[in-house]
Amino acid sequence: MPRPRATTRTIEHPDVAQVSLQQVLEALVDPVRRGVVTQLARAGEEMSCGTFDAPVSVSTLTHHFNVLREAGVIRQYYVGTMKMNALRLEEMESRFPGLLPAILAAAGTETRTALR
Amino acid sequence: MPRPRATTRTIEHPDVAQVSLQQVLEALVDPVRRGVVTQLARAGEEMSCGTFDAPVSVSTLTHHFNVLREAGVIRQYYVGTMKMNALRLEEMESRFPGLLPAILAAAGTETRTALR
DNA sequence: ACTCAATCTCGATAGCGGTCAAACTTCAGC
DNA sequence: GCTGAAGTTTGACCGCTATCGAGATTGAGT
Repeated sequence: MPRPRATTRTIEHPDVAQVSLQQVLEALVDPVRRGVVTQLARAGEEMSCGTFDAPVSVSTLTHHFNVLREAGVIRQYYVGTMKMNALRLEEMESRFPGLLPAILAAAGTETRTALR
Repeated sequence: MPRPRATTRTIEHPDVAQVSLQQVLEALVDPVRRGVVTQLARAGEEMSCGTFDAPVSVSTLTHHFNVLREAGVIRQYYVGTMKMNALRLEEMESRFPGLLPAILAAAGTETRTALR
């Protein structure tokens, strides 16, 4: 019985054309989620869920990742038991030009956000 | 008879250097407040509190104006019994470059926000 | 098969924030 | 001084969301 093992579980991602500004702003207004996005941007590469520095429990982090994904901000896929996270930078840029860069730049000059 | 002076009551305004990204995002995440900012930007001039189109009561609007002012997004001053509102565009631009333009641009292409 | 690591699901809680109506203040004009 | 117009304040309500712990799931390695 050939199981579709080649691809593990698939995760639903919205088309960025369908996400609203409201959704994106709601996603980015939470400091923990903004911390996630900032760390992703700084790393310049994908990160698994467990490698983020955040002052909340893992179950809460799961929730935050869901919100970010449903807002089209990040893309997620499984690699074994790990879940990788990637910024959807270009797509967000085409949908909301300048928005993410502006927030990332501002977050960079912010007084230390409450991470940890 | 001296002309209508704005010095009747003084209103506190924060230095934009002291407002946090968190504050600004919290201010702009509310659709009603974003509607206020959008209308101000489109008008290209100052507007009194009573001239905004918003789906909430006046007391609620007062609250929203307070939030926007404390976030450094708008400047307010009295002219008689009217309270005028002006966008602090340049100041916000120097503090959070590109942020307001990005949000205003995105709001412009949004499906009709619930105004009314 | 067993076990551990990584993540998710569920249920419950707590606090914040948007909302309103009603009463109050402040000013302009008569 | 009145009166009306423009905002504000107060107090209460309510819904939403971030939060957690406990238990379930899924996959890798042995």
